[in-house]
Amino acid sequence: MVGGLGRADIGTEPRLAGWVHRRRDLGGLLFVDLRDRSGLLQVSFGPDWTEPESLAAAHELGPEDVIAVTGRVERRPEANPELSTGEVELRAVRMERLSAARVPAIPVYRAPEEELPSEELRLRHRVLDLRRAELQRNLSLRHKLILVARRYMDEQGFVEVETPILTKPTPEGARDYLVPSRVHEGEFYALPQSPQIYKQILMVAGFDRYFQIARCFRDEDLRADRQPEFTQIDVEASFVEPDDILGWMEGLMAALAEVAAVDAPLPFPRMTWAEAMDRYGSDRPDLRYGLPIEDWTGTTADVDFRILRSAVEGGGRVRGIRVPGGARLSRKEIEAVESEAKGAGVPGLLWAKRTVEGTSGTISKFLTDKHFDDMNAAVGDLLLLAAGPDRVTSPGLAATRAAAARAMDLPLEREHAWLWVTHFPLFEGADGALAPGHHPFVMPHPDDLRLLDSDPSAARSLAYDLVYNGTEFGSGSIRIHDGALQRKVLRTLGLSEEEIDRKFGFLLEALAAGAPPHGGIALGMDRIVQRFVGAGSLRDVVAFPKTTAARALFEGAPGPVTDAELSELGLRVVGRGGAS
RNA sequence: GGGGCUGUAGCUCAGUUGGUUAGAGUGCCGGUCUGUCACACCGGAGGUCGCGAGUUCGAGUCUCGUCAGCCCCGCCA
Repeated sequence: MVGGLGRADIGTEPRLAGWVHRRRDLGGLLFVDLRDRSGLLQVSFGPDWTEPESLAAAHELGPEDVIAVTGRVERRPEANPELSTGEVELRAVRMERLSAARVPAIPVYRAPEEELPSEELRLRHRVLDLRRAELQRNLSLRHKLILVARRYMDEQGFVEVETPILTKPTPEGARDYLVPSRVHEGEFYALPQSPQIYKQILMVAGFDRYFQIARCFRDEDLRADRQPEFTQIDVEASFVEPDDILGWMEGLMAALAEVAAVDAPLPFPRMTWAEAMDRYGSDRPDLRYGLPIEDWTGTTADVDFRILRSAVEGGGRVRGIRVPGGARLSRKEIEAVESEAKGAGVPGLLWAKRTVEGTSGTISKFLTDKHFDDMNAAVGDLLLLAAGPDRVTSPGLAATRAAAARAMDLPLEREHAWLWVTHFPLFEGADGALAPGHHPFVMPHPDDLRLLDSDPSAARSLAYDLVYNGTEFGSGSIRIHDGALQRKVLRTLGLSEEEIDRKFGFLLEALAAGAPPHGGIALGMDRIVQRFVGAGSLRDVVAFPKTTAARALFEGAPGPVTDAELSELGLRVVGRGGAS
């Protein structure tokens, strides 16, 4: 490897191989930056030390040719401080071109300040893009993180068990990727959205501490932080309470964070879902900065402003954010914040500035000094208010909070903000059309079991999320291990007994075999790597990612198949496209 | 499924109100050059302006459609 060479190697005569990164041909002398996974090394060619044939061949080299060089490591007349190997160079005696490269479609070398090629070309020519140091670093760190995760889980007594990739289609949740069965014409396997049910069955089978670096598949539309196939650190354990899982995961994250040089002070703070929604408007608040949401319903009870009054009469609240020093924001900047809030669903944002010249803003003339005082607004502060039901104002204020922090260019209180969010609601949606909060196997909170009959949408669960800087790293729960309770939850979700047996019979069958209390979590490996390396997209931490249209541009997947292949599967294409 | 942005030389980009032969940097090819490190200098080649219609005397530029990439909403138990 070339990247480790330094002063200590002066005088040695290694044979080094790699790619031609860049050439500087001075006519008599010729310099080649030799690249391999470890870095760059300058190789110098000259008539005084290079054999004539090799010297001639060196003048013919092009970028990305693969060469092997024998020579002597020497100190350079003048060191290049920008290179880790910059104090030395390899004086080539003999050079052999192992492989010629056609002129690269996109450059591997990039000048400082030069833009990256378009994402489309980077994906199409992935073999070249992957040669860049940034992607090599990302994938190397990913490897190290997975290695550390395996070692940590093993040390904690967990056993890695592989679960099937060809599984049973799941009725709920994301769209399945389906795989036709040749043997059973007209029937299909599904790729797993997660190993959820398998790992629960492993608990019943007595593998009381399971983990897996598991590939998962979901046929849904993509985002910058979403790929159709992704990797989870999947964990499940028996005879545990939430604290056990949270404790293991804190240890795991500390071990991973150390590899990535990220701070992860233990234990992580915790917050209930209700508090997160109330104070930050989000179930994954970014706690790198403050700007919490305040409840000003009482403070503004005597404010005669129609928007506030009608919101409160309708059962809503008046909530808002005090932005210290925010009075320096211009009307235009405040309107930009408001437009973010509107984008998140609130009809509008009210605002008021308190300055030495007095007050201003859409609601200022309705507010007295006492109102400002009661809301702790000092001179120079800005108040941003939203009124209405929490389900509308929470997302709006979460967007407001983020936009205000950005507009103020707020210094971060901490660079790495870890958080557990606990006590998620068991169900989402209104009564009658309930959906699982996480999935249908989550254990209701013991205090709320009676609510399953009376007011299921108010029931909390033993579910928890791990949040880092506003990104959900993983989510888990204690599961239901009692068949009767599991049936009851499924019924509450609107499934008939017949559907329950058909869709979840194999799980209920397993639970009936003597099931231990159990619970676990799944962490999004790709997102963890993405955040740790600061990549803008998941595509930069996956070797061969898909585009937003779920295409693989390099290898060209998906692709058509022949009529013969289809016919063997008992399939016929009826939509556009069709067989080739 | 919906909204937005982008698409011009191998790559990154500029291109005026619709008007002569579509430019720059870099890369590539040829030449000069013995200490460069974004080498320097001289010369050259290189274009289906994503694709298809339309408006117009005339379209890279305007309109419609379509394809691709990216971002967002829906979706992601």
